[in-house]
Amino acid sequence: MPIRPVLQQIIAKCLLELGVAVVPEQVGLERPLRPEHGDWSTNAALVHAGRAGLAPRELAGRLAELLSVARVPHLESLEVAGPGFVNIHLQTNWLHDVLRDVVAQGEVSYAASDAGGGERVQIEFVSANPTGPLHVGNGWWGAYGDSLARVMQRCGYTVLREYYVNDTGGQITLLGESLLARRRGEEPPEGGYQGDYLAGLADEYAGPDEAAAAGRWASERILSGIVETLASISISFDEWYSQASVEESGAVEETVGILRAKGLVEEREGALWFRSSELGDSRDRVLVRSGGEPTYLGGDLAYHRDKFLVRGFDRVVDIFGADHHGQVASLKAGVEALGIEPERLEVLLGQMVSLVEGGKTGRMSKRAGNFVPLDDLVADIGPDAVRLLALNASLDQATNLDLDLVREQSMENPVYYVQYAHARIASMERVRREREIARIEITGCDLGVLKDARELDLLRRLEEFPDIVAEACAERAPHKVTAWVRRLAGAFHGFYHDCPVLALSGAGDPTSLALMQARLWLVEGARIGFAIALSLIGISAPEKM
RNA sequence: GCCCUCGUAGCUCAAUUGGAUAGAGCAGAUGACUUCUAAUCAUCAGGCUGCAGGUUCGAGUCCUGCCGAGGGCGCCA
Repeated sequence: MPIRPVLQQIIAKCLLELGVAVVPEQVGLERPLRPEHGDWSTNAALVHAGRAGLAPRELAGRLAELLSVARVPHLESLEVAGPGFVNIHLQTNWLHDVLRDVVAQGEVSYAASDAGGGERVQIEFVSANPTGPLHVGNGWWGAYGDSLARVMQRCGYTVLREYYVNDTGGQITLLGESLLARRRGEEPPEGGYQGDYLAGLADEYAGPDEAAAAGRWASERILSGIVETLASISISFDEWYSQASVEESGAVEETVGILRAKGLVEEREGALWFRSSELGDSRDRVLVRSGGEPTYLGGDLAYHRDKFLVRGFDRVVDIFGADHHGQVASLKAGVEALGIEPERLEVLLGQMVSLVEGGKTGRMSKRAGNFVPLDDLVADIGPDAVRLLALNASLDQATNLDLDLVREQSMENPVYYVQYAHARIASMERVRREREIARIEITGCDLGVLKDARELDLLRRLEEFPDIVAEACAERAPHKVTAWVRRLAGAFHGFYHDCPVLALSGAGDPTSLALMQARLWLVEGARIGFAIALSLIGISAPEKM
């Protein structure tokens, strides 16, 4: 049983006695950064001083008095500090309970929750046009989306990962024209695709000399390459949804019909317009061109109608690059117009990833062919390093990736720091078996002997993990798991260095044996933490390095 | 011009969504392997959180205005 909700409940009850009504979940309770501020600290007195009609420090004093007789588990001491914090110091055995909890729940259940309550969520990400190989930016947001899916699954959501395949429209025709030009040994048309990847495809293409067919053929080939690239960094999709299929199904007409019935569509200069400016968009948008072809927005609205109203997702998360932020307002307006509560659609924007090479920063363009393929980066530094790098920063952070530096530092990459910790644990386990050292049941193990600062630090990291995962989920911020696992690795390496387990001196005497057993379980607890976190961020957990 | 996002150590990024003295890694300096993996550990150095106001017990975080960077403003996607 985690201690946080227990403390929150007790504090809420004490506040009630002081004339302040709060729900336990809203009691401010945090783990202070500085150890002298205690194991836990509440700012409740600061927040509620006004309502209680008392000065913050006075309210804090009364709160502390009540808490001292409120049967706080493992309570060591209380103090009022600073402007009115109540700091709670616990006896170290509260952390030993944590270890029992970690081991009891194990890899399957520790740091899992049912916060999502089975809500059906669709996460759409990558969705890069199949007109060329994925570039590094696609990999960045791809890793983010994939890890978000894993985190949300662990928090009780039913998640479906989807890639929207833009397999129709002018760009596919343009791709076909570029391919045919290549085959004839000519320059691609104005604004066409220049990348080298087209050369190989042009040699292979044996179909008719018709742009649409050639484009469709090429985009299928390119898409299967994209599937492989994604698989190389452990990203897979449950669904590849074709834009062409949306348009061919008549869904666009149906969607337009709904909007028309609401009086939000009108004809202007031969095209059909969506009066989105009435719903917060900066201007109106065309849904169907004068030539009868739907615009991207027309297809996209039909697609989102399909997500919510046909397939019935409770919630949809779209992860776009920041260069698509211009379409967010129209999409939101459209979704609202279709009668879907706008909060059910979350659009996350990934800031741009710019690459620096040879001291020069460059913008990637698929058409100009000067982008850096994700495949190249994976080949250079390996899939685990790519994922960790991508999941190191928040989506909001525009990243500057210096390729020279990344290659140079690939052996210094933090991924090895984390994986090495896991490998060390695996190695200890091998030695333990070799020496035929049995691990006794944890129920019969005296964990009270874990008193070293290193041991307690490791326990603290494990204790906070469930909250980290819950936060990463609620804030759609899987990079928090990365930050945590790096901290766990730091705590583990420190422990490993200072606290021998199988190499304890004085082997044989009862004190050492008891300590070894307790440390074996601590190591097992750490292993569980690494295994869960590494799988959430999609990085392998090596047994040997 | 209008709109969106961002600005934190030399570099790449964090920071418990408003908490107490802003933290890691890399790069730099110095030290530690006869033990379970040194891909590790320890110590030092590094900051007016772009600038100026405001809100309050308290601001890197919220509000306003500048400055700077990126992105968007198509019957492209």
